[in-house]
Amino acid sequence: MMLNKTFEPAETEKRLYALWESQRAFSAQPESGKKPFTIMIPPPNVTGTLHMGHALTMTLQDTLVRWKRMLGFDTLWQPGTDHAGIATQMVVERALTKENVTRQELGRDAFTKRVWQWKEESGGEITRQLRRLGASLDWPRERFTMDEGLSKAVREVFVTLYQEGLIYRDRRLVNWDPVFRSAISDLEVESKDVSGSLWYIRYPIDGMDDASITVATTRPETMLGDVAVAVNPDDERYSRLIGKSVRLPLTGRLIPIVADSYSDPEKGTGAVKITPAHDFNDFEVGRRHNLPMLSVLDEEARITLDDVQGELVAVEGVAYPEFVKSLGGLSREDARKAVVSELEALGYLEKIEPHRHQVPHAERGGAVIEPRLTTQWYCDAGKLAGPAVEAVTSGKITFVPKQWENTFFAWMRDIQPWCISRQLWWGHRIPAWYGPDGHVFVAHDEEDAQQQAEKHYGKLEQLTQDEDVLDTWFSSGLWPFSTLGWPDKTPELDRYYPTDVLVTGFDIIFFWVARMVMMGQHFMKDVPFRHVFIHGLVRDERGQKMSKSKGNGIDPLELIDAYGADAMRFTICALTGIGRDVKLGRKKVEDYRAFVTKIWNAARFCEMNGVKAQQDFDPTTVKSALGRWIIGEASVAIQEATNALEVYRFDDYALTCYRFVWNRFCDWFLEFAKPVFASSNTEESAEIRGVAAYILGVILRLLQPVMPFVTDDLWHAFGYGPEGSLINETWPTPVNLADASSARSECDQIIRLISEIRAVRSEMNVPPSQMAPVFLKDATPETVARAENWKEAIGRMARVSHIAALEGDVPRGSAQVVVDEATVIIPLEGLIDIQAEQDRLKKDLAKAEDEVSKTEKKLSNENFVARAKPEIVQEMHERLTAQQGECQRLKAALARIG
RNA sequence: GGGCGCAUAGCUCAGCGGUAGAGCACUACCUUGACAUGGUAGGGGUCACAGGUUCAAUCCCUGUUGCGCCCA
Repeated sequence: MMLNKTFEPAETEKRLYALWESQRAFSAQPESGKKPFTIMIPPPNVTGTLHMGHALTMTLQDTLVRWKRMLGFDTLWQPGTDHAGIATQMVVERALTKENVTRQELGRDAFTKRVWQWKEESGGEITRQLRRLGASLDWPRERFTMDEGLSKAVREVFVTLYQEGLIYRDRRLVNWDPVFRSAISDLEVESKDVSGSLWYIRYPIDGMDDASITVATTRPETMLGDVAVAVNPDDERYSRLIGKSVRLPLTGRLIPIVADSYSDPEKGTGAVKITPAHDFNDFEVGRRHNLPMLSVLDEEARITLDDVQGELVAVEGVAYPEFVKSLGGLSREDARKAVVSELEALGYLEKIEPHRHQVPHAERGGAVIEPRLTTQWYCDAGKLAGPAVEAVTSGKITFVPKQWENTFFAWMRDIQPWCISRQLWWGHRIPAWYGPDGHVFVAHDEEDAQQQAEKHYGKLEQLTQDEDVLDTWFSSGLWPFSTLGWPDKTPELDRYYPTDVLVTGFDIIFFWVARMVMMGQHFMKDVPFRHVFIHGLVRDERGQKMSKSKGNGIDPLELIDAYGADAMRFTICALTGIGRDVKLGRKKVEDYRAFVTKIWNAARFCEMNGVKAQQDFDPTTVKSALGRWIIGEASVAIQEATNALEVYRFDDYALTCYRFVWNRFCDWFLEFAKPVFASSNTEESAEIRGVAAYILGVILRLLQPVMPFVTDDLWHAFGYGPEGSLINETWPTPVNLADASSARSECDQIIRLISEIRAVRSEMNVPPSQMAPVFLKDATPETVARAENWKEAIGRMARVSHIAALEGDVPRGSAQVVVDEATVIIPLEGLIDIQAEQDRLKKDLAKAEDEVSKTEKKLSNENFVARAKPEIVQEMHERLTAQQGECQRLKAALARIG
């Protein structure tokens, strides 16, 4: 068999992935008796398609899993997707719109069926795309948050928390999305700086002719729901007004002036209108002062007058009920215009100032969020937070990098009640049923609820189930144990929980990581994972966040098509430093593809030279310096790569492999091996073939976790094992060679020698085609012997025609260079410019003298000699000796030339 | 306003209390029989600034500036 001239990723990837999957190479082996290693995939949104962020996180996870598998662990990488309540409902609603049907017309059951149908047909896209990455997920165990098993877990958790008093209904302000007409999470709201206006409105004081108090507001339309004016108790301007009432323009209601420190004397006029049903701060003020809460905006953020209609009072010049009634049904924006112009007409608008302020927007959809007073289900996150914080403070969970623990704590310690209900149809329907009188029965199923109701009422009553569904994160929070079969006691749950590491981005610490820790601690009485590895975000080459609107996103599938999955995966690892974002561009992947090509070509070279897998090869028996040297270098690389992966240094892992393969194996070992392969010394060449095969095997195993395709392809081609088998090979271990240092010293010297000769020739502009002899002056017999041994490699790599100890005088017109104790003489009379060579030597000498004086200065400092660590002082002495030697030799060389 | 992070070669980033590194880019040379997706050599840095600790600071501490992110 001959390897193709180039590696063909597309074909190899498809074939190998199918083979792995059919062999169940990714499957956990609960019966194996091996130690388990588990990662839960952060379940992607079922409507999602693969983007660079997925590619990053999944590549890192796959690299860890593949590495641990090679280390002999029983690995479980649990796949699945989440049902993404809002996103999925939107997708299907959009499809319905095209058919001119609304979900309301369709009805809940039919709509839900329709969503399931969509999920079956289109919901698997991202899982297919993950396969393109090479992700070794245990597909037969794939789960979906709406699966029967996971839904059962959700009901179990809801019922239990309800019974424990940790889930309850409450009427308070929520962030309301008037487009989706649902409550949304605080975390899904982002404040945006918006330029608006500050309207100054005069509210007349009741019983004080012509007296008024001016409030400044950004939302004049909500004044219909004002219930008070607040001033700071320390604000002397207003102290005489506290306890009085104002006549609210437009509606004519009398509302009190209250003292509350929320009101900031520095802001606006120092007097603020209080609308508890439409502002979070006002809500708190309202509670403190026991004020009524009047809603004036409905679920679509249109004016509703239900709460205020009964209290409209006609007051000449101040309030006209007809006007207020005309506002009913208007949008926020239209109502604002109408209110402002009416106030102006009535003379209550004092002034308008341009004003920048923060306006809450929905992260998804972008609607302006309306704080709205509704009854929702809440989870008492405060109670669950205690054990979650403890899990981290006690060290049962460790974040990498550690600083993210502070972010986790900051949020956990100031946690708000978690609103878990959503006014959607797609999701886990809340397992609560209501009797005719509104009494609530929370139960695992309707039958159970009926039984409770019968007991409660003493007779059968008609029950209706709560219309709402649960926040998607409620079910995601159970992911680490619900996927393993909980609430049933399964062997998997026993074996794989707690999982080992969670890999994700910082943006999801609150949403998901925090919830999993809370739920895990509460229901499993143990942490869901031991490590949380937080990686950065993917950005484009310029450091901009990738986004659809900017159009700067890169499609990972396109990169895979163009450069192969191995190249993309390797690029991601090489760029993933700790706590840094990953700036990724097409060019980077293209550059690292060259590394894949390099490996391929090195393998081809080996193949051409008869390198084949040798099962019984024992690296400790290798005799040649070259063989022992590269085995030693490989051992260092293995150790470094292992250390790097242990601490999630994917960049160090990738670059260690890169440097070993390219700068050691290819640049030197294979070059040195060329004359050996060509020589007639069959014993030595046989050994080097064995070493090459062994090192290639180490390389393929080292790189399998990050570039699984090309490595397996070569593994098979060289006869190390059948196709698709590398994934289950063992991770390489360093070899202890009895006398590795002599081989290292020899090879390092030859490398130095070749490098110096090359540098001089290049600097002297000697064309490579011009071979030249080399003589060693003042060299030890050992150095001369080494040069003799390596003369073919030296000749080939440094364009040297002949190398030997110098006999007699230095020939005229020679270039000279100092290597260790020897001076290398390259006779190049006529080829080099004597003046240039002199200048070059002078430059080298100046540099060397500079070094000497630096070291001398240091050693002449009494404080240094007395206080520095002895080994450092010793090292300086040795350095000085070497530097002085080099100076002398350079001076001698200069003298000869002059 | 509170918190966090970053600042090292033209770019992207490693690094470390004891002689400043890599990749890319750049320059010159080389189509030598694995690889031009290659090889060889080279230029390029007051390690943001100011103090302090230390025999010694790019590294540790404090402050300043600039940039980014999170929370309010």
